[in-house]
Amino acid sequence: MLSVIEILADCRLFTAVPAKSFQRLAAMARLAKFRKGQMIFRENEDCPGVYVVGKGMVRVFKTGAGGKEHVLHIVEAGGTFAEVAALGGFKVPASAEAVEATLCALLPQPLFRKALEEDHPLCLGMLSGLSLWVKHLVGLLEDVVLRDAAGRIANYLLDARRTADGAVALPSLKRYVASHLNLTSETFSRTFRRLIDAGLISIGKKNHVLIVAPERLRSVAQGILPKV
Amino acid sequence: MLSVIEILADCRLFTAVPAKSFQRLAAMARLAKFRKGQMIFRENEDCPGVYVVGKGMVRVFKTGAGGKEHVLHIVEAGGTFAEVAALGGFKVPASAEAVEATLCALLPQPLFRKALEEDHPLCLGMLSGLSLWVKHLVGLLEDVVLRDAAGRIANYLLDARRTADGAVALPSLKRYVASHLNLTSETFSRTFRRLIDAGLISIGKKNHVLIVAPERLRSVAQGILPKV
DNA sequence: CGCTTAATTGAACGCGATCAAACTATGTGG
DNA sequence: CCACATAGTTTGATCGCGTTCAATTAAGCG
Repeated sequence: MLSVIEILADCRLFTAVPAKSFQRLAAMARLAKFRKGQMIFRENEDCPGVYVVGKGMVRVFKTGAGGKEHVLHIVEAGGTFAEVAALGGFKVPASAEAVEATLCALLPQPLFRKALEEDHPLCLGMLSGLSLWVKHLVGLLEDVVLRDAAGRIANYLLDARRTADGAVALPSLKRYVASHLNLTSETFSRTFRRLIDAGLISIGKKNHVLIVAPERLRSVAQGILPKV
Repeated sequence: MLSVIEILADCRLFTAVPAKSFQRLAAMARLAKFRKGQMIFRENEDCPGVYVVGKGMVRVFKTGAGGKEHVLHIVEAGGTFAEVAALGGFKVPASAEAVEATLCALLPQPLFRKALEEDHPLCLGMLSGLSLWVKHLVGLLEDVVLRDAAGRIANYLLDARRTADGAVALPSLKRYVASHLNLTSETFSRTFRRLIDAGLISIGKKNHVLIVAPERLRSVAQGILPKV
């Protein structure tokens, strides 16, 4: 099983944090384990601290009127969530649920804040980490607002992390991807098929997607629809 | 005319910054003046630094395929923009334009970064400032994704800063508000009228909007449509 | 005033949502 | 091992909100 040190070491948000500060973080961290489908916290609860995912997958989502959900973020190993609420000291603005069996390191809110107040390099590291997160959010907004369904899927595929063989591995459930892109699974499925039929991508084993024509896919992401 | 000190003192982002750090910021700042309609910077340019608005109004927007624009933020006196790019050290992710004659204080990027590296309280203050900005962005996302046109307008009015007499002053051009809410000005106009006809709000002089029925408006923001 | 730019109103269209049904995959117990 | 159950995906048909196109009215500003 992973230790807190291994989990934190693999976390992007802390890459800029020097060794000494890192040890302090490792010392305060405790492990948190979640079953598949388990809720980690709900919107408007007090923030327990910063969660760092070591293994598994977490979806962070907002719930709107009539129970409609929107996935803000799908967090995998190396990612963090609830950092913003922990930093700002407010209630968590969204809910989090373990999509698979998940292991996290939790940096408890009060200790973490104390560390920030005393540790300047840590503070700096968090600042650049946060600014990356803002960049990501602006990208998300851009997606929802300026792109159509095909454009969003194309952009998602181009931005996604690739496996060793250059394919994109979709999260276990496509519906979560769809929600992340603010699409219904129906529209996602249909549009996905259009991209396959147009020869821009192809589907392999186990939800692995091959990008056949990257340039054409890129033009789709910029708003040029593929013919037929 | 406003001095840099007056501008910075009135800025929310720096409220948590102690006096000593504040003076350092004031010392590095220079004034930047923009005519109505003048571009301040364009997407993907190098970040000049942190802009603090002292007077006037700036719209920060993204441009998508086909020239479609989306207003990320309307910045008035006391607000800042380009902070994120300045912190993270990357290119500005959006364009900025002075909507009216505008006076800003500019904290030049290299000096500002240096100050951050040396000044821990400043760093802390910026962290909580940034986390507020993230909160705002998540709110925007929530808006676009989970609310319909009426809900977005209602929510916007409820969240907006009030004048002394409790009214909401819309930015000079309604189209910018519309774009901010990801609506066309046509839809904005129509939906606005529906809210007036339903007796939830009323229009005063000079783009001032009175909120007549706050509770009912709040329920609209939560997705309950006003009858007829 | 007349000229320009913004806001409003009307009519028709289209993208993506919704409802519904068939199909597929993955288990589970007899 | 197969019948059945459960959950997810795909495909089809229809609907509605917001967009788009077009025309009119209102507002700024020389």
